[in-house]
Amino acid sequence: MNVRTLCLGVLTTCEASGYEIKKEIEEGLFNHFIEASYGSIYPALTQLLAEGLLTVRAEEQTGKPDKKVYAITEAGRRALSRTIAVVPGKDKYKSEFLFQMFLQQFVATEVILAAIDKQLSDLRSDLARIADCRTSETPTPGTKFVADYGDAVLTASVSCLEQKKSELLRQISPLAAE
Amino acid sequence: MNVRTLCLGVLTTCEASGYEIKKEIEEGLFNHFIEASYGSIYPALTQLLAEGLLTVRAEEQTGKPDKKVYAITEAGRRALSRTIAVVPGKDKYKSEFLFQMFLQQFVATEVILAAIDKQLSDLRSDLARIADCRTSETPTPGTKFVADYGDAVLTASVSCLEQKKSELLRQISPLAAE
DNA sequence: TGACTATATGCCAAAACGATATATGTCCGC
DNA sequence: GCGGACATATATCGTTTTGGCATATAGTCA
Repeated sequence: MNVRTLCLGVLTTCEASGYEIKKEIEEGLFNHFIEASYGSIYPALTQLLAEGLLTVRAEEQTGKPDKKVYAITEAGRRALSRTIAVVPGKDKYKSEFLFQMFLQQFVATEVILAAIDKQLSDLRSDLARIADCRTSETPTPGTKFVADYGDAVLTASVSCLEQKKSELLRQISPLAAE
Repeated sequence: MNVRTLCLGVLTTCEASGYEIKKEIEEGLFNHFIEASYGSIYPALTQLLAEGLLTVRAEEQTGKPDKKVYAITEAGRRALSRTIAVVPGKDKYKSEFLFQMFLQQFVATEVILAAIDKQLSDLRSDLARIADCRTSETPTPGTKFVADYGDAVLTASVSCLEQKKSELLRQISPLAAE
């Protein structure tokens, strides 16, 4: 899926500037399964605007630069519908963490433990964000689906890691497992 | 993590050509958390070779083009150790499937069900691959860790999706849930 | 005051993707 | 027995995406 489709999708929930789209991706439910940088969002918006799938409205702001607020058009909604009507491609998961764990024989145990702790805190902050979104975002079937799926996956990851961690601690210091 | 590090990591397990590295990523345990294309693997190998982190050996083959078999050097092993000794960055997960589920109000129910079935079959084939690797690959602490983690995550995804699917089926046809 | 964060857009080099080209052998079905 | 699909093997190339930097203003915190 390209960034163009992503922008259209975000703009179905509300009007937004490029900056706000990025924020939405970082802080909203999207965070769990979407990533995009400014370097791809702004060009995508310009392109979509030229194709008539979006409209802009300049919003004056005291102090800050003018905000360009984008809104999806009817044509945009139709284009989005066409795009998401096809059965999607396979999920992509990239994990430096698992790569490191795979090669753990080449790394000191303290580094392994630090990496596990970092992973655990990442997973827990994702879980917390999802919990937040459940209360703050408009509940639609879509948001519930995504939140439930995220919860299931992240919760399983956390309990697996906790178990792995305690195994490791038992190995290096059999009497003082955390 | 860049493709250079990835190649070094794969080459710690065995010597391989660019083609075989790609196969290893597609069919081995790496598949679950790593992706890379030929367009990035071949340039990375050339670069690593020039830096003395790898050696090549041309292997003649009848009919097929000669195979360039790469092997990691001591310098390569040291470089890899340095790279993976730092606590890794956050996991990246991109899912067109969840994007579609998020926007399910704009899509026909049959498409949703087809997408769920496709996702389920993807997840199940990943689980099967992990089970395969458990029996075929050399068991190291790293492979066990990665296989267990993958199992946990994928199993949770499958059961969440199965539940979601039966909910959906009950909604559209209350008496004939699959 | 100096460092940092937030808002807001945009550019650019480097990385990576994904498709295609090329060449050959094998295996399967019709 | 012949065509088509697939596996082996390497490499290129246009396009997309990333991630860092530049720019500008204003508020916060030490």
